[in-house]
Amino acid sequence: MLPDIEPVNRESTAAIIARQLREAIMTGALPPGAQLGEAELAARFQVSRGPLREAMQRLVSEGLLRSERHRGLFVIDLEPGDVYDVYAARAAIERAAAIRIMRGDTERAVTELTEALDAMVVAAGESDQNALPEADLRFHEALVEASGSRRLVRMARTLLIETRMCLAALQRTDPGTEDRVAEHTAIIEAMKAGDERRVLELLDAHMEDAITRLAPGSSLHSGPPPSVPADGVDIAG
Amino acid sequence: MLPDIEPVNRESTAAIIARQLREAIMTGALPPGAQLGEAELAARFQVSRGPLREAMQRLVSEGLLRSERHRGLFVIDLEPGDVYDVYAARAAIERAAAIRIMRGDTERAVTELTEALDAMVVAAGESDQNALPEADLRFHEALVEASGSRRLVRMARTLLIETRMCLAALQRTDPGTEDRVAEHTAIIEAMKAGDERRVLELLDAHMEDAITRLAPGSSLHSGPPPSVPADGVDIAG
DNA sequence: TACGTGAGGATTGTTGACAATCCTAGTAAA
DNA sequence: TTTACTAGGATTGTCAACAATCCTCACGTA
Repeated sequence: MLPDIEPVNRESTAAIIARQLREAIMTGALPPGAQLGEAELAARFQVSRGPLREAMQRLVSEGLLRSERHRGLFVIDLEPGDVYDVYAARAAIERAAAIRIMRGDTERAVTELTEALDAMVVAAGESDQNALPEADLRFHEALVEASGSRRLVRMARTLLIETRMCLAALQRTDPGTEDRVAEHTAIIEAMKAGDERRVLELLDAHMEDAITRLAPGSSLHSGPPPSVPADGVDIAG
Repeated sequence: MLPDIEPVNRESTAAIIARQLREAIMTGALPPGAQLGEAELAARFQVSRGPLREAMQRLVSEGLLRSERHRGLFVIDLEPGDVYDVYAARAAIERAAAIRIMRGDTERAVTELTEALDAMVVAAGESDQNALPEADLRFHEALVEASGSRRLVRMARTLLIETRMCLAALQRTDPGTEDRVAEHTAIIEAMKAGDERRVLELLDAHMEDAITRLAPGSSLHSGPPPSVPADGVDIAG
């Protein structure tokens, strides 16, 4: 009946623009280090620079943009330690989400995670090389959302964007398609069994696998990689 | 010699204002639910509404402010589940920080944490009722900072502000002064001993203690409290 | 060649004004 | 008494113009 009326409680212009900017960073349309020219972007969004600047300030506080006074706003560029940092933070957040799932509405979470897993299997069969990693991350997103924690969701959103930035910068060759599906499946199974300890073990191993695949030198278990105080290095290459 | 020149690389106006707004929320000068009138605040900061709005958008993306279109920006008000949510998220972040400390520069962390602990002992002797809880939170802040993770630090900063909001709303009677000092001491000792497992156990118990003290019904171990879908309830009482 | 200097243009930072929406009384009718 | 309606004022959303800073590049000098 009600054709979901739109202007009711419409979100702020800054929120809409911020979402699109995140999308652009995520997809690589705005690559690391890129400057966000205000005039050009404002024209593209068909707003004045005011609302655009408000939106950009949101991304600054999320750590996706870096601000240089009188110079402009830039997409952060990932330095060597950032891959480890992102994955370690994700491991913490997703662990907390898993704990809340096991101590909360586990059944509902299993349903939603199974859906995400199915989507992953479908994506594995598609020709689009990007479909599987994307479905993979959506599974992790679903995991955190199923926790029901507003704060975990907020933090995970940013971390997942940064994960996509890492993947793009490192040009993941993407081995082990089967592995990841299997690991996700095992996690869901352990949830069904109500075995919290095993869920956490599997999740930890899964995150460890992920960072090992991505940055062969790093490991969540052996600690952060030695800080390389080189100047102006990024992870591309 | 160089009297730390200031205008070099001065941070943006939005960043400065945002920090002061966080401070005001933290101290309760801007209590939960309060509206942030743009005209009044802009006059107080002696800037126009533009930079002020940019600063406020930062706090929106941090979850400290909530935006209602054409109505204004308000400090979030804490609902019953939020106390649990904040402490569960903090437990996750601080656990990750502890792990990184144990697998990184443990010695340096112990030094800094010992300083924070000493400050706590001093604060315990002061007449200011607020000194001890403040020193307590600074210890936890130091813990996360010692992890060296930019992302953990960013997330913890917001969570610690929300913790202060919870404390203020619940008017903590603040029992167990000795307990908390002892628990922090034990954590540092375990760090010195290089016993990661014990550090994590102690930290978990410490966070569990904290939430039990604050919201007797809640527990990090038994899961989130049942959601009370009442309308417009906050935790003050 | 290397380096300092100084227009000129382009970009960011800030402001005040205007448009759109919301809140509040006050009035009138059922 | 309650409800509906309507100015009027106050607040937020948006914009275009101005000020301040930065970048570029040509020019001149050692």
